[in-house]
Formats: sequence, structure tokens, C-alpha cells
Amino acid sequence: MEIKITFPDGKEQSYPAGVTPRQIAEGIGPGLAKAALAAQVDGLNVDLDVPINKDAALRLLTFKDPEGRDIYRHSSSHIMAQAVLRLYPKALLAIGPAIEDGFYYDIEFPEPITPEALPAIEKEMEKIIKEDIVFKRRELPRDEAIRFFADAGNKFKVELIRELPDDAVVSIYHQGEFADLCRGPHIPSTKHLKAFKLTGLAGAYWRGDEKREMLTRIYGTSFADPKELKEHLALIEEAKKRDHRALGKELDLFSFHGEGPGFPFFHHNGLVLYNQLISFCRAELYKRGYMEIKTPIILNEELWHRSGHWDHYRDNMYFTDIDEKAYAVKPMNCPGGLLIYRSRLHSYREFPIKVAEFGQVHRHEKSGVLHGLFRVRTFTQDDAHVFCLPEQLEDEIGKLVELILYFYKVFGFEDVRIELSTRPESSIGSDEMWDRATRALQNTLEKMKIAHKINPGDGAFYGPKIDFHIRDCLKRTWQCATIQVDFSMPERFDLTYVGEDGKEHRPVMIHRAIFGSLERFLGILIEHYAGNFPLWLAPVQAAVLPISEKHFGWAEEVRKKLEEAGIRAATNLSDEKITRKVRTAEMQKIPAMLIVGDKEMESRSAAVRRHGAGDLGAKPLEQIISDMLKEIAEKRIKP
RNA sequence: GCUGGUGUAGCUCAAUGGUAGAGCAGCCGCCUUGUAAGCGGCAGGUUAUAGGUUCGAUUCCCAUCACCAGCUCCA
Repeated sequence: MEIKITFPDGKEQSYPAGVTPRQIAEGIGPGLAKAALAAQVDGLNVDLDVPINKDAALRLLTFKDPEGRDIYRHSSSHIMAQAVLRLYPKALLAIGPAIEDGFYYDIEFPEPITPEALPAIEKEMEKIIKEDIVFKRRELPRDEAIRFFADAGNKFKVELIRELPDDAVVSIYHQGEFADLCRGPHIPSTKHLKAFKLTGLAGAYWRGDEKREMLTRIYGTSFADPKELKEHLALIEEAKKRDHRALGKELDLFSFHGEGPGFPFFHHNGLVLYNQLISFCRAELYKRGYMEIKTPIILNEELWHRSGHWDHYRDNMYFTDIDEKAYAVKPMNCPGGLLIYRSRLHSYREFPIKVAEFGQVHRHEKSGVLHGLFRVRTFTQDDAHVFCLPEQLEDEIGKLVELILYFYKVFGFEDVRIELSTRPESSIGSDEMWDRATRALQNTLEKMKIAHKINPGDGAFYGPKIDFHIRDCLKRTWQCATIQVDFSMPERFDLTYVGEDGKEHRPVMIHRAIFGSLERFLGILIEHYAGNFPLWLAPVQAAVLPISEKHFGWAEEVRKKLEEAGIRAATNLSDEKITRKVRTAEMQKIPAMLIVGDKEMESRSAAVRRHGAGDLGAKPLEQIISDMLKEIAEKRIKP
């Protein structure tokens, strides 16, 4: 009997029934046969040697496919587990999935192990790879699987299987002496693992529950090509070097103090950056018809009951008393903004009303999660609320999406991923409202042909949202912007507008932030640029470096001219040699150095040196200033 | 919050059961400098905080605080 196989490109071909994906791959070419790790048959991931008995759509998965990558890394974790059991026969395996960029396995060791144990495990893995052990799938009824793992003394696997339905068929993968509970599929054999590295050791709780066993998690990563592995490890090294906490100290941007854990202190240089972000943002918003407001940080607790925050966000809030009345420190800006909306009547003719607020919020974060500027207890949101008619909703969302993508481009973030989050368990509002709001977001994305992932149950308590994740130059992703559609707050705060019919109606409101948190965005920028900020952002844009004392006068004049033109400049009037001054300025990552000596003083010029680029020769001061102003105005990322 | 680790000069790091040392930075001199470190000197520390063991603690033990890694959570 013949069956028809449909390939991803739409081509069809006939094969005898019972053909395996591996045979099909071999028929297509030796390159593909070698690269194929597993297959997807009618959307289901399977091993390469599973016969296909009916017409089906087939995708051969290689390391280039996200699914193939996961399978490869999951198999890597099995190989690691096998190595661990050879070295520590009494260790108990818990779970070992593939994750972004790698894999891990949670293991209970009879004796704690240290990172020094990793090289030995890696060596054993090499051996297993050389042995070229085949991954074999075996299916068995739930009861038998429980017995199998109970006999092996593995309470973790037994617990996992017990949670499956009674009639579930459980699969176990064997590779030599090693067997593990696993849905699969896997790479054909251990020798397909070409490049791996164990990257770390950490504690992790069984099932993420701090009341349960503490397991040892071994992290690793693997790639199909040793070169890729090397590049990946280099990126991690580079990320360590760019740590914004260290750069923040070195460049005198911000600090943290025991007197206020999680509360950042901005130094002058850091505040220049922060203010640049705000000025840029403000200018763009004013061009687009936004208004700007500022609301108080502490407001009566009653307000937070009305908004629903008390019910749904209390654990993250700070409270205080004023004149024996209960107050709360705002964790979000919206309720304050709503009070302003209510302060006068609104007409449908005003819509959409766009109101921005650079609002400082405080959120109580658990002490263990604080992390430099990435995770703090007070931060400034570039918040805005758009009030509009229901029929304007999708248009307004579309404009926001465009605005957000435009912003990211300015900073050089071109790779942006979008996720749509739906109603969480703890939430307010009717199903119908949630439905309409979610549909509005989804429709807009679809109209704009923007690919997006869906995160069920991840929305805000008052509405669904789309989040924007940017990828930095080290390929890490960060959640920044968010657009949230909210029918609930307008109702809770009884917001109205007078419609064409002269009657009162309920507006819709959109919450949105672009940077998300200015503090966190700044942290991302510091690491993205490695502290080498584009000229328009740099705290000090030009360092004027006189060769000797004779040139101090001209140097000061140059500095004044720069400052008059609005360029942030500093002179180095120390009695150090010029080489030393250059070194100091280079280490401070100042983008432009203007060196002045006899020649330059004579011709009213300066020798330009750009950070990391060496001497670029002398230019008249006027030209230097106009060149710099142009670069600043264009917000060029590189000179 | 939980698990583990760390805490010595502004920074990076040494050392020791008998009250601490270097480099860089800082300050003071000398040099008057041409594109990533000129030379010399000085100063700088209740060894995170509070207890305990000890003749004696910075070192050992306990608690607290902060930080780091991870878990959980998140802008």
C-alpha cells in the first residue's frame, strides 16, 4: 500500500506504508539524513524510526528548528543524567527538560556535589557519546511504569506518573543501562550530540515548591556545531563583562545602599541618561497629541479598594498612616489618572484622550529577587492612558504598536517579539468585557500581520495585554512595553463622556508603557551598549584634553563653546601627560575626545578622537560642533 | 521569601587565633607633556553589625543586615 506524504513546502510524494521518517530523509539526501534529529508527523513530534502508516504531513526536524533544538537538548540532558548515574549510582533523577539556550536536570544526590564535579561528568558524557548508544522507546501501561520506577527507588518519577490519567500509556526511553521516564522524542543515538558544556550548578526545589525537597540542578547547553557552542559561551562571558551593576559603579551612574535595598540612587551621570530617555519620550508624545500629568505617590487606601488593587495587588503594596487614616503608596499610576479624568466632564469630541505620566511607583518585591536596575522596589513607568470610544479601540492599539516599534528602532532594537496575555485567575470584570478586550488586541495584531505568541492567564488583573520583548545584542530578551485594554476601571470609577446623543456613555481605556520601567530600560541599555552610549545619550559627550598647561585657556574656551551649543563637555586640567588623559577618557567611555595643543590653539581647532577609534585629525571647532549636533539630533547609534 | 555562598581601604583583591597588606583611585610635590598608565611622597581600615567561645577574635561559633548565584515571582 502506498501513502502520501506532504512536505512543509506543500510538495507531496508517495511512499510505501510503514516508511520511517529516517528512510524518507535518506531518500531526500544524505545531508538531511545526517541532520535530521526527529520528525513531526501531522504536528506530533516523533522519533525518526517510527513507521508512518497513513497519509500524513511530515516535517523533518533538525537543530535549526526550534522543536529540533529542544529535542536535541532534551536528549543532552538524558546523556548527562546517564553520566551522573554512572558516577553517582545512588543519585535520584527528578526532571530534566530543555530550556531556552540549553537544558538542566534536577537530581537528588546522597551527598552534595560542587562545581568541581562537573568536568568529570562532562568526561563521562564524552564517553557515552563515543559509545554511540541508541535511544529506544518503550511504551507501557501506567501501573507497570509505576512499578518500574518504584523498583528503581525513584519517588520523583513515581509521583509524576501517578498524576497521569489511569489509562495513560507511559513511555520510557532506554539508552544502554540507562532508562528514564520521557514523552520523547529523542535524537537517534548519543553520538548525534556534537557539542555541549555543563554551565552551572544550582539548588532548585522539587516542583518549584520551597516546602519540598531541595534538589541539585545541573545546567548545560548543547549545539549541533562546536563553533556555535563557542559563540554562545562567548556571549555569556561578554554579558558578564557588561553587567550593568559593575558598569553603573565604574561610570558613576547609580548606586545601591543598605539603607534602602532595591531603591536605586541615581548619580549625576545616571540621571543625565534617565533624563535623556524622558526628554526623548516626552518630545515624541507631544508630537502625537499626548497630554502629560503628574499624580501623588501616596493616596488614601480607599482608592485602592475601589480600583481593585487592594484585592488583587495588596501583597506588592506598601501602606502607611497619615493622621490615623490608612494610605497606600501607589504601585500603579492609573487610579490617580482616573481621578483627573473625573475632575471635569468629557465630550466624545475630545477622544481619543491620551494622557502620559512619568510616574514613580513602589512595589514590594521579595528580597531575593532584587537585581540591580532590572528588579527594584521603586521605578518610574513611562505610563500613559488612552481613553477612547469603543470603535476607536483597534485604531489606537495599532498606533501604539507602531509607536513602540519606532522607539525600539531608535535604540537599535530591531528584533522584537510580541506576546498576548489573557485573563488570569485573580481578576475583575465580566467575561464579555475580557472577550471584547482580548479580541481588540488580537484583531489589531492580525490586521498588522504581526506574529505573536499567546500566554494564557498572564494578563493584568483588570485586562488582557500585549507585551513587547526586545532582543539585545547578546541575544537576550527583555520584556519592556505593554499595551493593556481595560473596560473595568472606567466602570469602577464611573468614567463617562457625553456622546453625540447628549447622553452619558462609558469610555474604554488603554494602559500602556513603552520603556516599561525607565530604570530597567536603562539597565538594558547599559548592557546593550556595554556602557558605550550613543552620543545623544552619553552623560559626558566630549572630553576636552589640553596637551599642557599652556593650552588650558583654549581648552576652557572650547568647553564653553560646546556647552553653549548644548553639548555636555568636560575639560581635564590635570597636569598628567596627554596619553594619560586619553586613557582616562577612554576608560570613562566618553564618545568624543577633543585634544588641543599648540597647533589647535593657533587655528582655533581641536584634534578629534572618537572612543575606540583613535585619532581622526584636527577640525575647526565650528565644524566639530555642527557635526556633533547633527549626530545628536539624528540620535545616531554609531558615529 | 527559600537554599547555598560572600562581606577586609573609594575600587579590585592579599594575609593571620597574638589588633592587617598590595595595586588602582585620592591628596602633595617634581616633570610641561601630541593620542590607552611619567616619577617620588603622603594619607587612608573599630576587618558589615551585634553577641558568644578564648588570656587574646578580623580569623572559630551564633544572630542580624547587605550583596552574589539559583528557585519562586515580575516592569
